[in-house]
Amino acid sequence: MKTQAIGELSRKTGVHIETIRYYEREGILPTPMRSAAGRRIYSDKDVRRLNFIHKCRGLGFSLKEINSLLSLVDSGEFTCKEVHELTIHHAGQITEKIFNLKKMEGVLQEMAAQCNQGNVPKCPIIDSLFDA
Amino acid sequence: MKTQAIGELSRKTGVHIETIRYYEREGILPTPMRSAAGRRIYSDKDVRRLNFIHKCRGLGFSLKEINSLLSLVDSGEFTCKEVHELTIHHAGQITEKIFNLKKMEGVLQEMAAQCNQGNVPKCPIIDSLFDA
DNA sequence: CTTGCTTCTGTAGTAACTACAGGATACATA
DNA sequence: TATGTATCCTGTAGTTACTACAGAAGCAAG
Repeated sequence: MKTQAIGELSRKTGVHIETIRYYEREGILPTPMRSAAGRRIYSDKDVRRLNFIHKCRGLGFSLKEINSLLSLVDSGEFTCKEVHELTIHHAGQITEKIFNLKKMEGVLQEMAAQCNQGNVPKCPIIDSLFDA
Repeated sequence: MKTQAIGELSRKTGVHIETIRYYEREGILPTPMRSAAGRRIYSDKDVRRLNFIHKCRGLGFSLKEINSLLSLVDSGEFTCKEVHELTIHHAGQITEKIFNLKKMEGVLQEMAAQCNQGNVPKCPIIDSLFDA
């Protein structure tokens, strides 16, 4: 399938139609081609871009940060130094997020294991996690 | 230090004073003790809880989801089965987040490495990442 | 006792959606 | 070809999760 309407883009990505139009207004998605009757037409490139945006949002990045990540992709007007700095900055953020999620994952799995043995666990999340 | 005012809690956690009061209104933080003059007094338990909430927000969890995570900690009114189900659900979410972040991390590190060699990288994020 | 900092309540503004309303368009089928 | 239903359009208003003030009161040091 080559092109698609907004509804199919929404179905493929799990992003609401209204949100897609909102992203367009905000300049995060490019203004798409229109059909003769004025309907938005999207390509598979848009599907990939929107998937990327959607997952980033779910990972706690702001639209501003996502724009900055996407700028790495969109443009050749960046110097290598700028790309490098942005990349390192984002990579640092990401490493920290992974670290925190792994901590949570470990605690939750431990709790689930305790439950399997029939004990209501004395939940250790707050006491063992995120003290600073 | 045993107890503290809202300003110190804010400094320790990096959460704005207004946001702390907002969390109290929304029932995510318990209503704290008050001084004779009516000022909020917090304990180190509150520091830990707020740190947890703050990090969760940064990882893309909604306040509703955080409440559900905290319910694992707060209450003895849950059956083992309920705790287990909630735990498994959240652990699944977390594993997926880690998976996506690791993908991003890999791509960004590759880009940074290319930059180090003096090439502006033909950024592969969208093409290699998040196709579904 | 005054000067400066912190806290209080309350309201209003912002970011990122989300949910209609009211109307046009597309498309399958009788 | 008529018609019903699904999809799309623009525009506006509501929601979530903050964020920023205004104006008053408390507290701590000199």
